[in-house]
Amino acid sequence: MSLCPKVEKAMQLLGKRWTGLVVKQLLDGPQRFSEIKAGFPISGKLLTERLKELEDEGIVTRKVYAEVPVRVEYRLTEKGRALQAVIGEIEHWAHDWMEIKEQAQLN
Amino acid sequence: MSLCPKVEKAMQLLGKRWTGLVVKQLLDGPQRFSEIKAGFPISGKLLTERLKELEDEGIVTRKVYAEVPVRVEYRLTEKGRALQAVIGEIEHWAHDWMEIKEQAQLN
DNA sequence: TATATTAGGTTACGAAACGTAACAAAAAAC
DNA sequence: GTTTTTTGTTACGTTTCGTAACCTAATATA
Repeated sequence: MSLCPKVEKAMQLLGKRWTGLVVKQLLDGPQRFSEIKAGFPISGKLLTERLKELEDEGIVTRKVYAEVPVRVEYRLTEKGRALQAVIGEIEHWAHDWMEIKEQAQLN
Repeated sequence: MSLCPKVEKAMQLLGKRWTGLVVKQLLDGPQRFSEIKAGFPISGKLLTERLKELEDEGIVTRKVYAEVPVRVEYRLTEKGRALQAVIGEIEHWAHDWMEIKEQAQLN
């Protein structure tokens, strides 16, 4: 049985650096560029690129407020919010199975 | 609220090219190197690398059969099988929301 | 007029990840 | 000794990524 192209495309999208975290961050509600950026150590260049990809996929919408200085808000579409189930399962699995090495292990 | 390190690590792992597909493939049962490789267009070099990372994380085990020629079988651990829920949700979301552009669009 | 301020990018450039293709190991068959 | 087969490994060129400098636009300040 060969791999479903929809699934392959989804894997290809989520299998990109930072994409999952950007979506997870936006699940907490609409946020501006600088707020997303503050959530984890992504570079501005890559965040721009990832948001553009997510916008092209119909997962995120971009809204510009012509204030001074400009404010740009990103929010999930219905398609984007549907990813909550995926992110939720990743969090669930991580809490059950992931181990983190402490920065100062004794003995 | 800051990002849970376990979740961040999980995202970092699954947010690598091919990792999700390798796990998905192994959910169908133990498979040898060449079988996994045939499932999608990953290079041998990267498949070696990804399998080593998954082994280091305790998600996959590697078993060598000293036959001629050698046979190497990879299988998911309990931690790896627990990713079934994540992969399942990705497949679910993909079927509900992903659009695939046809190779020859009429109009 | 000129300069400063600020968010959200964009660009140039070096570093890391990736893809391709040639090669290596090992053991048995010929 | 040569061939065959699977599972890698290495060399090398391409793409992606990270860092830091720069740009834009509107307003405030000097």
